[in-house]
Amino acid sequence: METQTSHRTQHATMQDVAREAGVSLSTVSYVLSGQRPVSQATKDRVHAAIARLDFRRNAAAVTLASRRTQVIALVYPLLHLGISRTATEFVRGAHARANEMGYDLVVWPHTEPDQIVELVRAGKADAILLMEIELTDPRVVALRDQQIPFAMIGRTADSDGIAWVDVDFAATVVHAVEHLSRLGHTHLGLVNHASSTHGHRYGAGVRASGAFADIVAQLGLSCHEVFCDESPVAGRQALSDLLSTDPDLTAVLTMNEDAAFGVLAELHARGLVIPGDVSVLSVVTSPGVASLYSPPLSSFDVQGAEAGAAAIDSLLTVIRGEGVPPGVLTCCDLVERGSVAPPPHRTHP
Amino acid sequence: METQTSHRTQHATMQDVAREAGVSLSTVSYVLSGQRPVSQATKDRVHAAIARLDFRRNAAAVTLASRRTQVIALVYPLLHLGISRTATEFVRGAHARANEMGYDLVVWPHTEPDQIVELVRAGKADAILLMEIELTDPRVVALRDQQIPFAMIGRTADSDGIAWVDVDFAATVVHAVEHLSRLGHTHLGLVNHASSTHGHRYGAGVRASGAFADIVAQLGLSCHEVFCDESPVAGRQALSDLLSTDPDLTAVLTMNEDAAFGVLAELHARGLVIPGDVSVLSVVTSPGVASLYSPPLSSFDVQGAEAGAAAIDSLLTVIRGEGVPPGVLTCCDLVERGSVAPPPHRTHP
DNA sequence: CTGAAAGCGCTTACAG
DNA sequence: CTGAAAGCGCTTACAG
Repeated sequence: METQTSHRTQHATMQDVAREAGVSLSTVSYVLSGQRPVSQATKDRVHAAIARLDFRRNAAAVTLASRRTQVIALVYPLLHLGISRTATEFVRGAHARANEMGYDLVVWPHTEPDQIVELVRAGKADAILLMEIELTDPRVVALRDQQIPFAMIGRTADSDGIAWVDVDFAATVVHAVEHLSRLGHTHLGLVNHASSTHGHRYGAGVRASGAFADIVAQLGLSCHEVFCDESPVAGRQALSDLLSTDPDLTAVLTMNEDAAFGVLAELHARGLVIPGDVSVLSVVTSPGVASLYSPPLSSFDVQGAEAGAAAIDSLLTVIRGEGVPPGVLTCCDLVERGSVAPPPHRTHP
Repeated sequence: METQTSHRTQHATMQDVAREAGVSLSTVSYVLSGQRPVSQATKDRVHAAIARLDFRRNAAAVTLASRRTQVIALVYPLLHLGISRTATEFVRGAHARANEMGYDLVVWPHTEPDQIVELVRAGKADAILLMEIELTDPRVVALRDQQIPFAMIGRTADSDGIAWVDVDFAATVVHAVEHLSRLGHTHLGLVNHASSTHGHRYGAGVRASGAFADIVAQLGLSCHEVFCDESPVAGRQALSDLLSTDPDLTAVLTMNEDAAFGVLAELHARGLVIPGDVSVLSVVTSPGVASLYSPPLSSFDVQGAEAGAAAIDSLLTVIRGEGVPPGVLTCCDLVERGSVAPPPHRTHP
């Protein structure tokens, strides 16, 4: 007595729902997509049938028929190094906004331009969101050549005609130096990112570097900069280098999350007290991270989630073919956590 | 003179390839899938046509027709906290093996059982790989109820009939304690994970805790354990607590990657030398992480990539309907990095 | 070794 | 406000 329909117990289709609700297949589709008006009575019957049959649309069928995947691929090339909490904030914000707008946000670890282009060409995503942008980025070239919709969190040296959201590293470094200068510090150090990532130059580090040089020259401060790998060990060495270059150092700016742990460790090891002997000010950190240090670091906090959401908004504009919105520069606000004070031997005026 | 075919420049279809190669559509499909033998001459012509037209299969169409997505969803519920390098090793290994086997490995941040079940029910993935398993895990219950193919990296208290790969935390802690004991240490501390995550109990921490209690009792050692949040600040406090509980402490076992930074910071702050005054031995860390500490920590290193690959292998067995393979316990090997030595005031026999 | 055709489960003009 | 039907781009029994 077994029939071919015996495995129908698996999944209800839209056709099953239509039958159950006594309407046509297309009506069920329109109830779900909202693409045309449906009477409330019909809607109710369809939704009841959907609930009764525990139906959900098949993603592949929707994609094939509509020619849209409703997927945004977030490419995070440094996945093998883990994801820092600050970077995660951007991802979290992008993910939330994408979901709000009816998109899935999926993370891929690809590093090669070809792999990234392939995601869209093979119909696995409608568009790409790039992170960890370098000044000259081959991924950007490939995506532009292939006319694939994409946006950047960060920006290349030439970002004309591309959608991007970036943190204003230059302005933030200027504010940070001015803040320390106002407190009376005249001998500063900057612990920056490594000067190269994957052989290209990382935009954030380069822009911070330039702004730092300008502002300290303008204020007539004695300043040194160290380009530092993303690790506590490198951070310890960086602080040692800064102190041997300038023994009168009274304040350190860190814009390297992992290295900052080492900076603090080295200060502790030398018996230097924060902020009594040396002030430490973190630049472009997420609040969660700044609180992790011991002591917690005063910081120009980045609103990563908001920036991530803004990046999705820009990307959706591009996807809709409404043109490329202007780039967005986000600012960071100083949050005091007690690691910054006037320099020790300050002569009061 | 414009025709409807003018937008054909977009993407070549399999039908286009078939025409170009002078074969049927099904032959092109079989060349690509390898599901039935095709003569070398035909293969060559098809591949040439594919190259000429720059063709790639549409993922949605393949999925719809074959009823397989060839996607494995890796659910990493703690994405909002970032991903540690050790966890990343597992992901990397799983990703590489999945690709080898013709699957995409896609990372989702879902925490709710319903969201996870939905991924498979909506046809976005064929199977689920779970990480950060708790002793009693509602996600596992939901997946089992819905008969969805899945595997765990880690394991629940009752893991009968489920595919899993886990690190042998109990054995590793035992080896670590025995190693320290052999060197002459009699007063140990263990900095464990927080005793609860999301309200449930984290398997790794609980199993390590039990093994620790057993082995120190058996060896007659004086030992204390601290359950510690995943942060350097918590780690500093943890070490303080251990030292005030037992001022004679000469060795610390850490199995909390973030807290270990704080443990080292607190030791430095107190002027205690590693390993001269206190030995520090890390348990179940990836080599990359152990080298990040200052000083680098001797560690029982986990082969995360291998474990991730093994988890994919188990999951594929389940997907193929070949039954549930037995669980796999992986061991960790001690790698000396100089942070462990005999205790300071040891009386030589 | 190869082809013709049904069908996967939806969306979306067309038509009323 | 609703329906009937074509079609999205493939896979896979059937058939030879």
